[in-house]
Amino acid sequence: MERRDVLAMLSELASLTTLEEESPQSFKVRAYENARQALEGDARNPADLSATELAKLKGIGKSTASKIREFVDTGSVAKLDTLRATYPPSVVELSRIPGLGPKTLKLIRSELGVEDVESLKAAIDSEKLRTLPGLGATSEAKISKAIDRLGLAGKDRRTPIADALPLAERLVDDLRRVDTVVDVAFCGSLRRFSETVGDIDITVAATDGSLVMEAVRNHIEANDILLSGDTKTSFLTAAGLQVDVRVVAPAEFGAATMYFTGSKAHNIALRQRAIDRTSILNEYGLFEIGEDGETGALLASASEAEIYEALDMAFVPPPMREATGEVDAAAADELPELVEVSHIRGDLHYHTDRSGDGRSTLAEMVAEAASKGYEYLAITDHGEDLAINGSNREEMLEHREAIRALDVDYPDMTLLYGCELNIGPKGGLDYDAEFRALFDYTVASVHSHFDQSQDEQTARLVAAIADPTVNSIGHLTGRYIGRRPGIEIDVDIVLEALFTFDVALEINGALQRLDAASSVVRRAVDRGVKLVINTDSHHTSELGRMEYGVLTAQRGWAPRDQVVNTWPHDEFMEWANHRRPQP
DNA sequence: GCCGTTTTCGGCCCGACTGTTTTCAGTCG
Repeated sequence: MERRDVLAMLSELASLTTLEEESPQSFKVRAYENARQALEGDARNPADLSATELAKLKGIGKSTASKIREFVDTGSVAKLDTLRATYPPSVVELSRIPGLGPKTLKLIRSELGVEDVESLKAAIDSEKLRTLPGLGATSEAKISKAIDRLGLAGKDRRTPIADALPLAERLVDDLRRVDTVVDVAFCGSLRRFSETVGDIDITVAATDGSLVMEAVRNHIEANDILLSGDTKTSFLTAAGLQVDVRVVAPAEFGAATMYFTGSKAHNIALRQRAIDRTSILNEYGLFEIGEDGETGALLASASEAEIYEALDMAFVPPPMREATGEVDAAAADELPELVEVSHIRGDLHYHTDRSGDGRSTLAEMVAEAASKGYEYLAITDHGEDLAINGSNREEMLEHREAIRALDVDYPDMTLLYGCELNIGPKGGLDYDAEFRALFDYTVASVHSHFDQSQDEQTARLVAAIADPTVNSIGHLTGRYIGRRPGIEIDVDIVLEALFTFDVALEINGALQRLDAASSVVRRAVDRGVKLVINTDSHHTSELGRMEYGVLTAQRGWAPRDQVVNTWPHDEFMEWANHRRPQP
């Protein structure tokens, strides 16, 4: 039993209970969501915990603890089975239709006998929906339209960050140019750097909101306007991605971005903290509460920093705002000193056109790195086992001479002759041990054989980690977010091996990868595994990915001193060399 | 369903937009 199985069980329990209770605000639903969050914020595998230990976690009580044990011990939960019988998959699918909430769903089931999308379509065609209380012809048409684009824009549809981020940045740039606009920021799960997002949330500070709303409605990307009022417009892009734009007064921008960045659970925790201090927090600011319960004087609103300060807590960086312990830590001023882009002193997974998939020359790539002010740089072109992209021994040795020659031109930056080793199906590596010992630094990665069993994949990685010529493991699972799942591994065993052999775990900044994932990073941080944040650049335009790697690291609570490429040159070199056999 | 130096019972975050309403319910974030 894996932790993700337990988390998935709790998610399903929450969503089916939403239907049962006819409200996503139901306290039971909240309780299941909180329980899930409590487990996410705990490094241990929930399957290894007793009911008593589970109930000790904040947010998990006796009832949910016993359900988790029941699930771990028997593979099912009676309560969940009962809910599944009442809400079969066809009904759950109905609940995914935007605009069709639990109350309406119950109504159409009991009054019209609608049990699936087909029978709902039939009820719409025969104009039966409009006969129900609270529904009319307009609602009927809206739901009909929502069904038509269900595959494109269901409620649980997720978009990979690699698709959403460029679009969000474009929208922000365009809105910045609208008259009376003072500031614009994308918020939501995208700002928290979640690897997939359900929508794009954009907050605009402007003195005239109507101009902004008009600009949004007329934007080239606004394919289908879902709603548009004085302060809020939502639309779908042609690809079916929902974009929500909110406009606020400039003085409220901090409160608004904070509110729309979330997460929902983080916001709830902050609001609770506000209430505990006789104040109220909403998207317009933090306000005093008077004796009479009326909203009183404004305490903070213009910037997020001043609101956190007014709540008497440390500023929480957006990637950490997931209610997995950061609120309590910030209140106690015990947040870790997170790694930041400015701390990075080198890139250690870096290609040139020596690799078949590299597109810039060695000289171009090195010059670009030098412009970042890096102190060291590992050139890690592919080893020979990656048939199309790799280099044989002769080519590698020539490459080494070129790197050594170029190194002379960069007195402030050390160029390392490196390699991206390919981890074979059984954990084998390129060349032989003697030849590999010639490299100054290596990153070993999986590029093929994605369909082996979890045990085989785990063993394969452990074998590579144990090799003394390996400094780091690149893009841990080989996933492409939303497109290819990556290999299945036993994370705990791999982390244990990384720790034991003192090999660094890469956080790959390519948006399609973000691998190791932030959830794995958090566990690695807890286990004391060293981290390295890389761009895996194949072209001079890709060095900016470092920011994405850093945000992923922050999401995993990675402290600066645990990331080896924040270390000063000498300290880093000592670590890089300490287990390498000297040729 | 969870929680507690005011509580083992009575609370539990807050607001925008829409449609079908004459003051509010449902949905969503």
